[in-house]
Amino acid sequence: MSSEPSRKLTIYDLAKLANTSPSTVSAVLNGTWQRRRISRKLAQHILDLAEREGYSTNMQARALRRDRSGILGMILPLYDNRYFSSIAQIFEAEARRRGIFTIVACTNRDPDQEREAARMMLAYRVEHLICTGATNPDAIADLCRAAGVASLNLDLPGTAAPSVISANREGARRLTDALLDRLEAQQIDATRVLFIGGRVEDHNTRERIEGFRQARESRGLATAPTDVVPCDYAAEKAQAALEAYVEREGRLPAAMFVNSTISLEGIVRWLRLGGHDMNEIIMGCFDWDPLAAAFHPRLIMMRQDVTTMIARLFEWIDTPPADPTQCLEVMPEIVGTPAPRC
Amino acid sequence: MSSEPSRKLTIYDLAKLANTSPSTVSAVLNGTWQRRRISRKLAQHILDLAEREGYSTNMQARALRRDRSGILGMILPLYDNRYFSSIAQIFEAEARRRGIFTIVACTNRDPDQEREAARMMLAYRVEHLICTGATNPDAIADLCRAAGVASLNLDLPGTAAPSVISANREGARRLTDALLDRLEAQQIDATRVLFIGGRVEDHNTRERIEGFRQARESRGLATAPTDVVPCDYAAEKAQAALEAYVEREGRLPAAMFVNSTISLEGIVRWLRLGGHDMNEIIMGCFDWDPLAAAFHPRLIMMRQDVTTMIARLFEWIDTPPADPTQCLEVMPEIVGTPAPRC
DNA sequence: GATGGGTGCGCAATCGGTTGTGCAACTATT
DNA sequence: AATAGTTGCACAACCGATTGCGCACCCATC
Repeated sequence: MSSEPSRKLTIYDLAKLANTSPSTVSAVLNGTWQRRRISRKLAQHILDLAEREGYSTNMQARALRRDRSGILGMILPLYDNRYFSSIAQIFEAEARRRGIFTIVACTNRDPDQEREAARMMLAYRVEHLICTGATNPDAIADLCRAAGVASLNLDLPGTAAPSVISANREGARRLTDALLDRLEAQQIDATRVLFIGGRVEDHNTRERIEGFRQARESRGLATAPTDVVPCDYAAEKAQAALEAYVEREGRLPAAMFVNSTISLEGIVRWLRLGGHDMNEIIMGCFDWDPLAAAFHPRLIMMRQDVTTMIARLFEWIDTPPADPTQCLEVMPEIVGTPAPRC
Repeated sequence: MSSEPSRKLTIYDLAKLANTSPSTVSAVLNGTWQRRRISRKLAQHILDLAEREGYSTNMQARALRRDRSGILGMILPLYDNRYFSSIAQIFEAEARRRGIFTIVACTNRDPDQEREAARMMLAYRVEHLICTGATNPDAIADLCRAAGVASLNLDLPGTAAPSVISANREGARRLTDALLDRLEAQQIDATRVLFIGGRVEDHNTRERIEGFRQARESRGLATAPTDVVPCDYAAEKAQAALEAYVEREGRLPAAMFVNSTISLEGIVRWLRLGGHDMNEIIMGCFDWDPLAAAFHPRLIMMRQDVTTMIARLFEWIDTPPADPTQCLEVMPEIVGTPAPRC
């Protein structure tokens, strides 16, 4: 309201305006005035003044003095799929609800960028660092420990900090079961089922492969090495891998376990380009995307329970787990599997 | 490397270790040592020491003293579509390239959340605030001006700060042209073409409607009020709106201009549920999604040129435009329109 | 009238950097 | 040998908040 202030207003300015001291203004503005026995009248006066003059606390100064920044940091591989983008959104919303500020950085699945981002966040003195889907979570946990900052892993587990992840093995087992149920309902031979996408270096992929194997085994089905193709996540890689499989086998797999929506993109493109109908093949995807669901209603998807994962995360932010290497698994939910009909 | 430091290392600690003064350490660590005529030998010694002890500059203290935080803020409606998520990613990448730190907040297309996020960012003393797709960009521009912080609009224009947006009208014209070309090639009557999705309060939607209208008019086609249904972006709204249209008209439109991928989701779902084939109807979408492209190769999409938009944005961050209300339009690109064949 | 307890507020140190200024010590010049 | 210029660094005052401590004043009590 007041005319263009050349410099930003400080508590010293307010103190002058209110004819009182900076320490009093500070106490009023940060809510400790009752404890410091400031009269309600003066407090109200200062609050009105601050409001009218458009005062805004300098968080840098506060953070410096308090030795607490009020900032939570998160590093993330990417924003561009529904899983990671909902992690970012829900994380931010929950932090906002608690009056905490968040900083999120994308690191493109690159260990160097992960380290660099972590270093920056530590320089800004984040109070916790959430390490999501990191290629090398332990390296970051070490950086954090050296800086005296608590860190937590999300999506991919580490050994140096507590982790919240999806129940990948059990989820994969259920997804595979759903695929096999479909095959059975349609009386199709369940031999040629392909697991495609992901990285073997990646804990989640390994667990999902194991779940896939177990689900098949418990129905007496063997899993050949050629049935499992962790060709990385990229759409092009998945596309090429599927092409190679079909060339070798001479025909499409009867069903496919696709390890992410990004791999799904390559698979679908290849099928389309080859003039295939989506319903020629039974598909499951370990990840969820509503657009994909709209285009292909018979696609079975595992939706990871991001809301619960973030909730658990915040519980650990509030009270660190007793065991600092604990790994908590959150069950994902299967979606898009209408009762199997012939 | 050194054993668990109970407190974080400061320049005072390093000064003691190196037997020199804090000001010297500071100069060395922030790169001004040559100007301050610190000997190369001492500088190197201090740098080695800092490296070995794992020193990290306290950015809060630096920001306080320098009165510059080194932070760029951005508010964003959502992360969960490819357009906005790529804005976040490219913005962050470009800022990182310049050694600038970024803070992004999602505000869910809610004016209150937008204001609150802007206030927080100003409290953290961001140096610029980028206001993306804001429902009320001018309110935020006002907050920023009062705080002496430069603000810029992205995606949706405002009148109180410079804006970078897509060339919505011309883009819509081209997309509509592509639809009409397809109709012509397939010798289908071009009367029943539906524009669906978006909000009339929204500048971009209004411009796109105008582009749609102009493209039709230049081919001698009239646009009836019922041909334009800005039913909001949500998938459910689009789904319901399409259903209403079909009920009224007694059949599907021959072609559709879908105003966003989120609306597309509802459209596709409704068509699928109704047992329609995607190729019964010619569709264009003003936004781009690779998964949608994979599922529906004949879908025509406008891909907004986020890279260029962000580049322009940073040019204005470097050197503010002469006219503070300037609005720059960046041409989007049409993708997925293979040469029309019968 | 001295003592005790509560009320209401200000003083000054502090957080960890940054930066204008000053001042020894040394080298070159006349 | 006196003067001038350079080199290399340290002093100390900030930036804007927070917070332990102290002090004046008022009222009640013995």
